[in-house]
Amino acid sequence: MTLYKISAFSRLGQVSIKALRLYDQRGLLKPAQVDAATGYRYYQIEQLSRLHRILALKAMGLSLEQISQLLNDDLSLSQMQAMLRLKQTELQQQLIEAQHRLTAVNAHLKYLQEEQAMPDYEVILKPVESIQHMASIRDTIPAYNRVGQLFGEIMAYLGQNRAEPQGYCVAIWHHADYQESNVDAEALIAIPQTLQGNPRIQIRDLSALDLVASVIHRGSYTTLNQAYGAIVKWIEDNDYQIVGYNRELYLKGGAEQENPNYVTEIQFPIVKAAAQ
Amino acid sequence: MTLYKISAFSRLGQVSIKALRLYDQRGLLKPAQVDAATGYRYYQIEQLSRLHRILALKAMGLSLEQISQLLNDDLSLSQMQAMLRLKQTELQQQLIEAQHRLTAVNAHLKYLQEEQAMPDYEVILKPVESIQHMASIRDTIPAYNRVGQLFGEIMAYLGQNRAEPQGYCVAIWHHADYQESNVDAEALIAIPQTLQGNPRIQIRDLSALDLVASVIHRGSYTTLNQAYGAIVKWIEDNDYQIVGYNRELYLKGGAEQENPNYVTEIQFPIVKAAAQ
DNA sequence: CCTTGACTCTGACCTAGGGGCAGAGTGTGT
DNA sequence: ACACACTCTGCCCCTAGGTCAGAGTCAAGG
Repeated sequence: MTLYKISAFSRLGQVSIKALRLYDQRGLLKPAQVDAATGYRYYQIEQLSRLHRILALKAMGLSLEQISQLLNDDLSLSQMQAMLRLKQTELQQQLIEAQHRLTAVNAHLKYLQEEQAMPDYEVILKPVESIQHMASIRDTIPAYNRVGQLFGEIMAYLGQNRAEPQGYCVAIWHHADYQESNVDAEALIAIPQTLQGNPRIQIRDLSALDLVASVIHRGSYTTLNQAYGAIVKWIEDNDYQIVGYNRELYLKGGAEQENPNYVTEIQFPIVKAAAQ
Repeated sequence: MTLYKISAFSRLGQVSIKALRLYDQRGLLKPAQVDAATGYRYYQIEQLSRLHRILALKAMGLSLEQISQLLNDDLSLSQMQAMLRLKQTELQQQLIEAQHRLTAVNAHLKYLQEEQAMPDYEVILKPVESIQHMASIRDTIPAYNRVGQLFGEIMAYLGQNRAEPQGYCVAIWHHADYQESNVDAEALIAIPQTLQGNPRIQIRDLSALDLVASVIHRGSYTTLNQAYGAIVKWIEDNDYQIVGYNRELYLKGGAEQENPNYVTEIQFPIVKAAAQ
């Protein structure tokens, strides 16, 4: 009955000494014998098969905790299957995430290559929550920049009813592409629960979106088209598809005429385009 | 100039408060203002764009450390490209690893499904190092189990020269498939540097292998075929290809006739099969 | 028997990106 | 004045070990 000291066993099993000590501590692989006086660990060659089992499970991405359960509490077949199926979906998720990251890096590299400059806009993905109880006017207006008048109407109505706007203003453009004129626009402002609408001003909720691409634009609205260009290019380069109408959130408005430092967020609802 | 407290800003940016505090500490995103007396952090809406930049870079998998360099030391274009290319290859590596893990899980699930039992053998992948200075006899023998005679010859030679074997015995089968007879077998034992060979016994080094699939078999050699079946099936199920002759390592031999508890490792040199 | 060099032990601290909690202090509305 | 929501710092926790430091041990040679 040959016994191996930890470094010999670690060479046999291609595992670091530290890992063996950890597996001992976690109860995954106890040495065949431990010298009570010195604490030296002694392993038998037969324990290689258990070590192999541990390494095989680890190669599938299971945690030491899970491996410990599998080896010690010897789970039933169905429990084992359940654990593996869980790990399966987890790994699939990881795969998808890694691919997304990779496309994002590739798109960024492509941008740097083409433009020879740092990007002015960073696109991020996020879900957005619904916003309850917003006052809304939807109308066809002659140009995008006339949406201010709709907001003016809502603000006037709020003033009449001595109500304060709750949070920022949102605009929705109800068509997919750029319109020279006759823009189907909707202006929304969150209001207190108590306020009622009228025929012109509807009270409605803004729906949540599972996934939007978002950019932040700083400065005058006249340069907003640059932000639009950037986000649309990003969406294409990263293989997403637009699935709805885009929103503008006026995070910081104001009345400064010269050198305005407005902050505007543009959101496009999207989904990942199906893989080829 | 509206200032936002940390929770308001965290809602705006869809980031946890804890993360904002961390970004402050790491110098990624300092609040516009910090109350010297209370330590309260106050953010401006304009800082959302910097936060967006951070989140976009994080979505590509960059570390906070790297993001900090990018944002603060504003690296040159080529440095940025270098960093991204590094991340690109890293992500590709991660993708491959996740795919391997997934195939392993799928193969395991398939096994459980088909056999309705826990696997008797766990296959692991590893590189093996070369072994220097081994005494070798290669010969054609009538059957696999006659390789013991070759080892006997080597051991006799060692005994004549008063040399101790260094480590375990290895056998190599020099053909790809199962042979009923006329087995081209090689037996090797590591020996001291000083010992010379003779016409029958060659001294040679056992080459290293980049990647082998390995199983540990415990018990009599008569059941070794089960281990072979398991490892070959695993290699197929996991889309690997055998690229050379397999080795048997007799980790624990012995002379017990009844109930032998030998430990044998089987190694197949393999490569990942090309993706479809 | 003693020394020497190679091993081994425990324990503490480190990694990335926060999560969770304790205890103390603050801001705001009624 | 009180209540309640919010914020601060600081500490410990997570994976799967890596990397010391300091102390103890094994085996071989003189």
